[in-house]
This record gives sequence, C-alpha cells and structure tokens, in this order.
Amino acid sequence: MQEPELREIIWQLVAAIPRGCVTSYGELAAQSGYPNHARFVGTVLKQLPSDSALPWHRVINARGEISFPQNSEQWHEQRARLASEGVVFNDKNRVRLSDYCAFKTGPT
DNA sequence: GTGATGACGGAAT
DNA sequence: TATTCCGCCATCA
Repeated sequence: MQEPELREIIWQLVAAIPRGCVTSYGELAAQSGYPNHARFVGTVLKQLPSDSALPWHRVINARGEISFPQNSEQWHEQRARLASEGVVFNDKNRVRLSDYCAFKTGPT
C-alpha cells in the first residue's frame, strides 16, 4: 500500500453512507480507487473495533445479503441495525435494490 | 518466502 | 432465476 492509511479511506467511505441506505464491498472498493479490493474492504471492516462509530452494518455483499452466517450474532445485529434504519429484508434475507444507494463521495 | 484464508465479485452452468 | 466455480488481492500463520 502506497497510501499511508488506505483503511482510513475505507472508513470515510463507510461513514459517508447515508442512513437508511446500504452499499456493497465492491462499491466501496471501487470508490476508494481499487475496484478489485472488495475483500480488502471486508478485511478492514473486520478489524473495526466494536467501539467504532462507523455504520459498518450498511455494508453488504454484491448479492444484497449479509455476509455473516445466519446463526451468527453479527448477522442478527447487522440486520437489526438496518431494520432500525428502515432497510427491509425480503424472504430471502436480501436487501431491496431500492435501498441500494450509490452514495458517491463526489471526488472531482 | 511460501501457503492458506477471507465481512467478495462476477461469470458460467 | 438459483447455485456453483473461479479469480483478485491483502493479511495471517
């Protein structure tokens, strides 16, 4: 990584996600300037401490689903947080595409 | 330095 | 449309 803290970029992008909206790891990676670093985004969020105020729950995979196993507490927590923000899940535990917001940090 | 893993993405079947 | 397989890249052992 040439950047001092690429993780900070990810953090800022996550923090830039509007409430009630969700985005995908690949989207964050693309916005950060690394299209194929979707997994890296996941790694960064994984290293996020519970103390972090970042809306990590607004980040899901490209399928629109939570990447955690349904028997995991993390899965329930993320789903609960999204539901608290108005994000609804269908019978397949997927987020409605309408809730998918390409927030775009407005680079220029 | 090498091999395996992972909060993923996309294409193929 | 749903499931499966392969590919990418950074981190960990």
